[in-house]
Amino acid sequence: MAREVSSEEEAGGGDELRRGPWTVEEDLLLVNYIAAHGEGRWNALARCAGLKRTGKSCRLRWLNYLRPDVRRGNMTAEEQLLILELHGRWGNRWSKIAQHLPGRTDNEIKNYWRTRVQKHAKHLNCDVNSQQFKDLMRYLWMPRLLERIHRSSQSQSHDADDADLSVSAATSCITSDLVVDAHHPPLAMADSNDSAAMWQQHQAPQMSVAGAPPPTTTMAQHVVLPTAAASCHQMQDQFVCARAAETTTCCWSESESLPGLAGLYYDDAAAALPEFDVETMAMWGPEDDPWYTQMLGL
DNA sequence: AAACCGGACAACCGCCGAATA
DNA sequence: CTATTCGGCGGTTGTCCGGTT
Repeated sequence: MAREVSSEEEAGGGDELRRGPWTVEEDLLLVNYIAAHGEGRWNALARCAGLKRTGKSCRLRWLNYLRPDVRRGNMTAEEQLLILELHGRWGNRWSKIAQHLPGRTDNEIKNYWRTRVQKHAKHLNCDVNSQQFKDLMRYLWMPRLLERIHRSSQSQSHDADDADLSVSAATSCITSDLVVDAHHPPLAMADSNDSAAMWQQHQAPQMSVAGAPPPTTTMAQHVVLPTAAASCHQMQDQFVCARAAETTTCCWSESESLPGLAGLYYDDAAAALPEFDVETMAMWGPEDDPWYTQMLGL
Protein backbone atom coordinates (compact mmCIF):
# COMPACT_ATOMS: atom_id res chain seq x y z
CA MET A 1 0.00 0.00 0.00
CA ALA A 2 1.53 3.24 -1.04
CA ARG A 3 1.39 6.17 1.27
CA GLU A 4 2.51 9.76 1.32
CA VAL A 5 6.05 10.47 2.41
CA SER A 6 6.06 12.34 5.67
CA SER A 7 8.16 15.45 6.07
CA GLU A 8 10.27 13.70 8.68
CA GLU A 9 11.05 10.88 6.31
CA GLU A 10 12.05 13.25 3.55
CA ALA A 11 14.19 15.36 5.85
CA GLY A 12 15.92 12.45 7.48
CA GLY A 13 16.40 10.39 4.35
CA GLY A 14 19.92 11.32 3.31
CA ASP A 15 21.79 8.43 1.70
CA GLU A 16 20.19 5.95 4.04
CA LEU A 17 18.36 3.10 2.44
CA ARG A 18 14.64 3.47 2.80
CA ARG A 19 12.55 0.73 4.37
CA GLY A 20 8.94 0.08 4.98
CA PRO A 21 5.96 0.66 2.71
CA TRP A 22 6.60 1.93 -0.77
CA THR A 23 5.38 5.35 -1.79
CA VAL A 24 3.58 6.25 -4.99
CA GLU A 25 6.67 8.14 -6.14
CA GLU A 26 8.88 5.12 -5.60
CA ASP A 27 6.47 2.88 -7.44
CA LEU A 28 6.46 5.28 -10.37
CA LEU A 29 10.23 5.45 -10.44
CA LEU A 30 10.50 1.69 -10.46
CA VAL A 31 7.78 1.11 -13.04
CA ASN A 32 9.10 3.78 -15.37
CA TYR A 33 12.65 2.55 -15.13
CA ILE A 34 11.68 -1.04 -15.83
CA ALA A 35 9.48 0.07 -18.72
CA ALA A 36 12.47 1.83 -20.24
CA HIS A 37 15.28 -0.55 -19.39
CA GLY A 38 13.73 -3.85 -18.44
CA GLU A 39 14.10 -5.79 -15.23
CA GLY A 40 17.09 -7.62 -13.78
CA ARG A 41 20.37 -6.58 -12.18
CA TRP A 42 18.36 -5.25 -9.31
CA ASN A 43 21.08 -3.56 -7.30
CA ALA A 44 22.22 -1.53 -10.28
CA LEU A 45 18.62 -0.90 -11.22
CA ALA A 46 17.87 0.51 -7.79
CA ARG A 47 20.82 2.91 -8.03
CA CYS A 48 20.19 3.99 -11.59
CA ALA A 49 16.50 4.54 -10.99
CA GLY A 50 17.32 6.81 -8.09
CA LEU A 51 15.64 4.57 -5.57
CA LYS A 52 17.01 4.49 -2.05
CA ARG A 53 16.08 0.85 -1.76
CA THR A 54 17.99 -2.39 -1.93
CA GLY A 55 17.89 -4.34 -5.14
CA LYS A 56 16.08 -7.07 -3.28
CA SER A 57 13.40 -4.71 -2.16
CA CYS A 58 12.92 -3.43 -5.71
CA ARG A 59 12.72 -6.93 -7.08
CA LEU A 60 10.15 -7.96 -4.49
CA ARG A 61 8.06 -4.86 -5.04
CA TRP A 62 8.04 -5.45 -8.78
CA LEU A 63 7.31 -9.16 -8.65
CA ASN A 64 4.70 -9.10 -5.92
CA TYR A 65 2.90 -5.89 -6.62
CA LEU A 66 3.81 -3.77 -9.63
CA ARG A 67 4.15 -6.36 -12.36
CA PRO A 68 1.26 -5.84 -14.79
CA ASP A 69 0.20 -9.47 -14.84
CA VAL A 70 -0.20 -9.78 -11.09
CA ARG A 71 -3.68 -10.99 -10.27
CA ARG A 72 -5.30 -9.43 -7.27
CA GLY A 73 -8.41 -10.16 -5.29
CA ASN A 74 -9.88 -13.25 -3.73
CA MET A 75 -8.72 -16.69 -4.70
CA THR A 76 -11.19 -18.48 -6.93
CA ALA A 77 -12.43 -21.92 -5.96
CA GLU A 78 -10.25 -23.35 -8.71
CA GLU A 79 -7.21 -21.60 -7.33
CA GLN A 80 -7.99 -22.70 -3.78
CA LEU A 81 -8.38 -26.25 -4.96
CA LEU A 82 -5.07 -26.12 -6.78
CA ILE A 83 -3.28 -24.71 -3.79
CA LEU A 84 -4.59 -27.46 -1.55
CA GLU A 85 -3.75 -30.04 -4.14
CA LEU A 86 -0.26 -28.79 -4.92
CA HIS A 87 0.61 -28.13 -1.32
CA GLY A 88 -0.36 -31.70 -0.57
CA ARG A 89 2.15 -32.76 -3.18
CA TRP A 90 5.00 -30.36 -2.63
CA GLY A 91 4.58 -28.86 0.81
CA ASN A 92 5.75 -25.31 1.35
CA ARG A 93 7.27 -24.97 -2.10
CA TRP A 94 5.50 -21.69 -2.64
CA SER A 95 7.32 -20.58 -5.73
CA LYS A 96 6.76 -23.94 -7.35
CA ILE A 97 3.08 -23.80 -6.50
CA ALA A 98 2.90 -20.23 -7.77
CA GLN A 99 4.21 -21.33 -11.14
CA HIS A 100 0.93 -23.19 -11.57
CA LEU A 101 -1.24 -20.24 -10.68
CA PRO A 102 -0.53 -17.60 -13.30
CA GLY A 103 -0.62 -14.11 -11.88
CA ARG A 104 -0.42 -15.26 -8.29
CA THR A 105 2.81 -14.74 -6.42
CA ASP A 106 4.47 -17.11 -4.04
CA ASN A 107 4.02 -14.50 -1.34
CA GLU A 108 0.29 -14.33 -1.93
CA ILE A 109 -0.11 -18.09 -1.87
CA LYS A 110 1.99 -18.32 1.26
CA ASN A 111 -0.14 -15.68 2.92
CA TYR A 112 -3.29 -17.46 1.84
CA TRP A 113 -2.06 -20.69 3.32
CA ARG A 114 -1.06 -19.11 6.57
CA THR A 115 -4.11 -16.94 7.08
CA ARG A 116 -6.81 -19.30 5.82
CA VAL A 117 -5.68 -22.87 5.93
CA GLN A 118 -3.47 -22.77 8.99
CA LYS A 119 -6.09 -20.77 10.80
CA HIS A 120 -8.60 -23.56 10.35
CA ALA A 121 -6.10 -26.16 11.42
CA LYS A 122 -5.59 -24.14 14.55
CA HIS A 123 -9.33 -23.91 15.16
CA LEU A 124 -9.58 -27.65 14.73
CA ASN A 125 -6.75 -27.97 17.18
CA CYS A 126 -4.74 -30.18 14.89
CA ASP A 127 -1.41 -29.83 13.20
CA VAL A 128 -1.58 -28.54 9.65
CA ASN A 129 0.88 -31.24 8.62
CA SER A 130 -0.96 -34.04 10.36
CA GLN A 131 -2.52 -36.82 8.35
CA GLN A 132 -5.79 -36.01 10.05
CA PHE A 133 -5.81 -32.49 8.68
CA LYS A 134 -4.70 -33.65 5.26
CA ASP A 135 -7.56 -36.10 5.19
CA LEU A 136 -9.95 -33.39 6.19
CA MET A 137 -8.77 -31.28 3.30
CA ARG A 138 -8.88 -34.13 0.87
CA TYR A 139 -12.22 -35.59 1.79
CA LEU A 140 -14.17 -32.56 2.84
CA TRP A 141 -12.79 -29.30 1.59
CA MET A 142 -11.48 -30.39 -1.76
CA PRO A 143 -14.69 -32.21 -2.73
CA ARG A 144 -16.57 -29.17 -1.55
CA LEU A 145 -14.52 -26.94 -3.80
CA LEU A 146 -15.06 -29.34 -6.65
CA GLU A 147 -18.74 -29.18 -6.03
CA ARG A 148 -18.70 -25.41 -6.15
CA ILE A 149 -16.65 -25.35 -9.32
CA HIS A 150 -18.95 -27.86 -10.89
CA ARG A 151 -22.04 -25.99 -9.83
CA SER A 152 -20.80 -22.66 -11.09
CA SER A 153 -19.70 -24.12 -14.40
CA GLN A 154 -23.08 -25.81 -14.77
CA SER A 155 -24.94 -22.61 -14.20
CA GLN A 156 -22.70 -20.79 -16.59
CA SER A 157 -22.89 -23.50 -19.19
CA HIS A 158 -26.37 -22.23 -19.97
CA ASP A 159 -24.57 -19.30 -21.47
CA ALA A 160 -23.19 -21.48 -24.17
CA ASP A 161 -20.90 -18.88 -25.66
CA ASP A 162 -19.24 -18.13 -22.38
CA ALA A 163 -19.02 -21.64 -21.04
CA ASP A 164 -15.27 -21.98 -21.22
CA LEU A 165 -14.73 -18.54 -19.82
CA SER A 166 -16.36 -19.60 -16.60
CA VAL A 167 -13.13 -21.16 -15.58
CA SER A 168 -10.50 -18.78 -14.39
CA ALA A 169 -7.57 -18.19 -16.63
CA ALA A 170 -5.35 -19.28 -13.82
CA THR A 171 -6.34 -22.89 -13.60
CA SER A 172 -7.38 -23.43 -17.15
CA CYS A 173 -3.81 -22.74 -18.18
CA ILE A 174 -2.52 -25.35 -15.84
CA THR A 175 -4.97 -28.13 -16.29
CA SER A 176 -5.28 -27.78 -20.00
CA ASP A 177 -2.37 -30.16 -20.14
CA LEU A 178 -4.03 -32.75 -17.96
CA VAL A 179 -4.73 -35.85 -19.92
CA VAL A 180 -7.13 -38.03 -18.05
CA ASP A 181 -7.38 -41.70 -18.64
CA ALA A 182 -9.48 -44.18 -16.78
CA HIS A 183 -6.52 -46.35 -15.90
CA HIS A 184 -3.41 -44.39 -16.72
CA PRO A 185 -1.66 -41.41 -15.27
CA PRO A 186 -1.81 -38.07 -17.00
CA LEU A 187 0.44 -38.00 -20.00
CA ALA A 188 1.35 -34.38 -20.15
CA MET A 189 2.32 -32.44 -17.13
CA ALA A 190 5.24 -30.40 -15.97
CA ASP A 191 7.37 -33.31 -14.89
CA SER A 192 6.71 -36.98 -14.96
CA ASN A 193 7.26 -37.72 -11.30
CA ASP A 194 4.89 -35.03 -10.25
CA SER A 195 2.27 -36.02 -12.75
CA ALA A 196 2.29 -39.61 -11.68
CA ALA A 197 2.04 -38.66 -8.06
CA MET A 198 -0.71 -36.17 -8.70
CA TRP A 199 -2.60 -38.71 -10.71
CA GLN A 200 -2.50 -41.10 -7.80
CA GLN A 201 -4.01 -38.47 -5.64
CA HIS A 202 -6.70 -37.54 -8.13
CA GLN A 203 -7.51 -41.10 -8.95
CA ALA A 204 -10.90 -42.17 -7.74
CA PRO A 205 -11.26 -45.02 -5.34
CA GLN A 206 -11.28 -48.35 -7.10
CA MET A 207 -14.80 -49.64 -6.95
CA SER A 208 -15.84 -53.21 -6.67
CA VAL A 209 -19.59 -53.31 -6.69
CA ALA A 210 -20.91 -56.54 -5.28
CA GLY A 211 -21.90 -58.91 -8.06
CA ALA A 212 -20.48 -56.75 -10.79
CA PRO A 213 -17.52 -57.84 -12.88
CA PRO A 214 -14.26 -56.07 -12.17
CA PRO A 215 -13.59 -53.12 -14.41
CA THR A 216 -11.72 -53.90 -17.56
CA THR A 217 -8.12 -52.88 -17.50
CA THR A 218 -7.82 -52.49 -21.21
CA MET A 219 -9.82 -49.35 -21.35
CA ALA A 220 -7.55 -46.75 -22.81
CA GLN A 221 -9.78 -44.01 -23.99
CA HIS A 222 -7.74 -40.94 -23.39
CA VAL A 223 -9.85 -37.95 -22.74
CA VAL A 224 -8.17 -34.63 -23.09
CA LEU A 225 -9.90 -32.22 -20.82
CA PRO A 226 -9.45 -28.68 -21.99
CA THR A 227 -10.30 -26.84 -18.81
CA ALA A 228 -10.08 -27.07 -15.10
CA ALA A 229 -13.82 -27.40 -14.95
CA ALA A 230 -13.72 -30.44 -17.16
CA SER A 231 -11.15 -32.19 -15.05
CA CYS A 232 -13.07 -31.25 -11.97
CA HIS A 233 -16.22 -32.70 -13.49
CA GLN A 234 -14.39 -35.93 -13.97
CA MET A 235 -13.13 -35.93 -10.42
CA GLN A 236 -16.52 -34.97 -9.12
CA ASP A 237 -18.15 -37.77 -11.04
CA GLN A 238 -15.66 -40.18 -9.61
CA PHE A 239 -16.50 -39.05 -6.13
CA VAL A 240 -20.17 -39.53 -6.80
CA CYS A 241 -19.60 -42.94 -8.32
CA ALA A 242 -17.56 -43.91 -5.32
CA ARG A 243 -20.32 -42.89 -3.05
CA ALA A 244 -22.95 -44.68 -5.06
CA ALA A 245 -21.09 -47.93 -4.87
CA GLU A 246 -22.36 -50.05 -2.03
CA THR A 247 -18.96 -51.42 -1.27
CA THR A 248 -15.69 -49.74 -1.94
CA THR A 249 -12.13 -50.88 -1.98
CA CYS A 250 -10.12 -47.85 -1.21
CA CYS A 251 -6.83 -46.95 -2.80
CA TRP A 252 -6.43 -43.38 -1.63
CA SER A 253 -4.93 -42.49 1.66
CA GLU A 254 -3.58 -45.20 3.82
CA SER A 255 -4.12 -43.02 6.82
CA GLU A 256 -3.32 -44.74 10.05
CA SER A 257 -5.19 -42.23 12.11
CA LEU A 258 -8.32 -42.57 10.01
CA PRO A 259 -8.00 -45.98 8.44
CA GLY A 260 -11.57 -46.19 7.26
CA LEU A 261 -11.67 -42.77 5.68
CA ALA A 262 -10.04 -43.32 2.35
CA GLY A 263 -12.42 -43.16 -0.55
CA LEU A 264 -15.37 -41.88 1.38
CA TYR A 265 -17.63 -39.08 0.33
CA TYR A 266 -18.83 -36.09 2.34
CA ASP A 267 -21.28 -37.65 4.73
CA ASP A 268 -19.17 -40.72 5.22
CA ALA A 269 -16.14 -38.59 5.86
CA ALA A 270 -18.03 -36.44 8.30
CA ALA A 271 -19.16 -39.51 10.15
CA ALA A 272 -15.57 -40.66 10.23
CA LEU A 273 -14.45 -37.35 11.68
CA PRO A 274 -16.67 -37.07 14.73
CA GLU A 275 -13.95 -35.31 16.63
CA PHE A 276 -14.35 -32.20 14.55
CA ASP A 277 -16.79 -29.53 15.42
CA VAL A 278 -19.27 -28.79 12.65
CA GLU A 279 -18.85 -25.06 12.88
CA THR A 280 -15.11 -25.09 12.69
CA MET A 281 -15.18 -27.24 9.61
CA ALA A 282 -16.80 -24.43 7.63
CA MET A 283 -13.77 -23.27 5.76
CA TRP A 284 -15.09 -21.38 2.82
CA GLY A 285 -17.40 -18.86 4.36
CA PRO A 286 -21.02 -18.40 5.29
CA GLU A 287 -22.31 -19.65 1.96
CA ASP A 288 -21.09 -23.08 2.94
CA ASP A 289 -23.07 -23.31 6.13
CA PRO A 290 -26.17 -24.82 4.54
CA TRP A 291 -23.97 -27.35 2.85
CA TYR A 292 -22.37 -28.44 6.09
CA THR A 293 -25.74 -28.68 7.72
CA GLN A 294 -27.01 -30.88 4.93
CA MET A 295 -23.81 -32.87 4.85
CA LEU A 296 -24.10 -33.83 8.45
CA GLY A 297 -27.82 -34.39 8.30
CA LEU A 298 -28.58 -31.73 10.84
C1' DA B 1 -15.49 7.79 20.90
C1' DA B 2 -11.62 5.26 22.09
C1' DA B 3 -9.17 1.14 22.94
C1' DC B 4 -8.43 -3.32 21.67
C1' DC B 5 -8.12 -7.30 18.71
C1' DG B 6 -7.51 -10.13 14.83
C1' DG B 7 -7.28 -10.82 9.80
C1' DA B 8 -5.02 -9.80 5.58
C1' DC B 9 -1.20 -8.76 3.16
C1' DA B 10 3.07 -6.16 2.22
C1' DA B 11 7.77 -6.10 3.29
C1' DC B 12 11.96 -7.69 5.36
C1' DC B 13 15.45 -11.16 6.85
C1' DG B 14 18.56 -14.91 6.55
C1' DC B 15 20.12 -18.54 4.03
C1' DC B 16 21.65 -20.85 -0.05
C1' DG B 17 23.14 -21.82 -4.73
C1' DA B 18 24.54 -19.91 -9.13
C1' DA B 19 27.01 -16.64 -11.62
C1' DT B 20 30.77 -13.65 -12.15
C1' DA B 21 35.11 -11.20 -11.34
C1' DC C 1 40.24 -21.86 -7.43
C1' DT C 2 38.45 -18.39 -4.41
C1' DA C 3 35.90 -14.45 -3.06
C1' DT C 4 32.17 -11.67 -3.96
C1' DT C 5 27.79 -10.47 -5.78
C1' DC C 6 23.30 -11.47 -7.11
C1' DG C 7 18.88 -13.57 -7.28
C1' DG C 8 15.54 -16.74 -5.43
C1' DC C 9 13.25 -18.94 -1.72
C1' DG C 10 10.82 -19.75 2.63
C1' DG C 11 10.05 -17.96 7.19
C1' DT C 12 8.90 -14.15 9.90
C1' DT C 13 7.61 -9.56 11.13
C1' DG C 14 5.34 -5.13 10.47
C1' DT C 15 1.53 -2.36 9.11
C1' DC C 16 -3.00 -1.27 7.99
C1' DC C 17 -7.76 -1.62 8.59
C1' DG C 18 -12.26 -3.12 9.90
C1' DG C 19 -14.94 -5.08 13.53
C1' DT C 20 -15.92 -5.51 18.38
C1' DT C 21 -16.14 -4.20 23.12
